[in-house]
Amino acid sequence: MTNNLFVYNTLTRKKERFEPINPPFVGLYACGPTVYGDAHLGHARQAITFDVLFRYLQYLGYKVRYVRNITDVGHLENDADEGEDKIQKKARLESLEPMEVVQHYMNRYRLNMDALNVLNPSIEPRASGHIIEQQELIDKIIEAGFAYEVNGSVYFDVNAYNANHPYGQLSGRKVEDLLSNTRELDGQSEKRNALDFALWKKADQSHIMRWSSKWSDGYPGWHLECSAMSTKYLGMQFDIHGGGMDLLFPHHECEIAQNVAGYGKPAVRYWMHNNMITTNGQKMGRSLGNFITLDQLFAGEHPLLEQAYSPMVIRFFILQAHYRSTLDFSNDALQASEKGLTRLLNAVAALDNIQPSGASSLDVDALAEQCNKAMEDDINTAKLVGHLLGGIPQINKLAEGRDSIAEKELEKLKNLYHTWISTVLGLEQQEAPGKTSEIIGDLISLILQLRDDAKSSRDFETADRIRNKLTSLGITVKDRKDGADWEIS
RNA sequence: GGUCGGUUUGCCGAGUGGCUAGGCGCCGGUCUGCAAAACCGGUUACAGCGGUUCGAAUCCGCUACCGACCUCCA
Repeated sequence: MTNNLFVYNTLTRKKERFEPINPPFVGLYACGPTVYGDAHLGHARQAITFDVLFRYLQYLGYKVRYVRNITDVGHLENDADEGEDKIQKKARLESLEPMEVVQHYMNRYRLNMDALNVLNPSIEPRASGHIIEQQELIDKIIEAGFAYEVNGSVYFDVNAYNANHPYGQLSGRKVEDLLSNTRELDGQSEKRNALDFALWKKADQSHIMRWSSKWSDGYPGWHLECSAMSTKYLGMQFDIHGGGMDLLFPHHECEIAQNVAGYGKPAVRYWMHNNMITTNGQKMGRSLGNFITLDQLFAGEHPLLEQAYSPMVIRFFILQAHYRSTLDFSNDALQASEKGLTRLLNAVAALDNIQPSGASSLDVDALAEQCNKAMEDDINTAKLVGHLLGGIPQINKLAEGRDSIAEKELEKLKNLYHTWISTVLGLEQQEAPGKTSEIIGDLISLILQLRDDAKSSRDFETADRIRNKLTSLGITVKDRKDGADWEIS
């Protein structure tokens, strides 16, 4: 299988031709969410970026296994309080089972993803379901001499590793620089080196999520899951690993180190990272508290929002920018996207009304070529969308009969738009159900008001015509003393 | 402080040496009882300074400003 796809590899900082290790199969892994809160716009960007990549690779003919993990271990620790009251502590412990929290936010995440028309990954593994695999990897890393145990916890030995392997390659850092800039944090005393990171942590009394191991009752370090699960489902070496840019260091850096230390070689051929969404130029993030959740966007319920934005508008907004650029959130930008998307989808709908006739003045092949080139150049959806929008005046001309197109060309044109917009970009005509029913209600009220006016002026012919037509549509009109009521049967 | 990236027309946002990106907005037009919508057309910018070049938003240097990562974060 051949392609001209070039992707930007964070590891080499260059665009490289995409050549799968084992065509026609492609292994794709992307870091999913940590499910301790609702997904926000940034999660949408990550998911949509790799959803489009997943779709596009399939469009190119590859058999893709897409693994997107759920992090449900490692971030639920509650390590505040020392001298807490016993009763209060117990209450806290009983208030929520951690897996309840996980289930709750995982369900909500999936609902959000469905709304955004993000396809389900092939496999969606959870860290808590792969404790054994993670422990096995720890064993391997210890055996190889790159980890050590202290008081029931196991740490990765960055110094030992860095002696023969470059630690910091992906994020472009040097161990010396990192060392001189690392803050001294509490609880690092067990580590031999400030850069060392936990592979296994011994759970203290208050820690609820714990598993038994040869080292201690404890829980895995959060970098470990991706190494263990990607290896399990995609093999020791696979094609693409994706995630947000903020995961570059330390998460992905540690992942590489774990793979090399435990399995002897790096797993990933191409590292791809999507950039951040910003608000007023600042990164949107949970810890910064400046994020807008997807549910808030869909409902329009947030102080920063002037209106609700449908999931498809969000999707289109994200696709109008290249995934490696920062994208600034604003109402103006989203409203512009909303109008642009409507224009695009209307044009697609208009395609079906075009009758083929005579010769073609439109060069469909040229447009197809432009679209292909845009995507081949590191998944440039912004450019692709530009080309698709650029073809709209031509489509409108045809739809209005101001131009002609041969049948064969018309089929190509329809196919082109449907393929890119629906299949690859995942943009679908979508109605907001709540809003629609609200409008229908208002609409019927208006019609009944007109009927009342007709009755008042003794124009019973019109009044009956309205009632009969409504009845035939399944809407029963019920005349009452003070106006009319209605019911959908 | 270290490392990396960015600064594009009113707003958003593509673009790596010569060729109109695109969307929104705005202006004009078609249509229309009026308006709106829709459609058509117009709207030529690249932080500053210097350099390379026949030619630079695009390459190089300096300056200014912004951001990301360096700690959990898509």
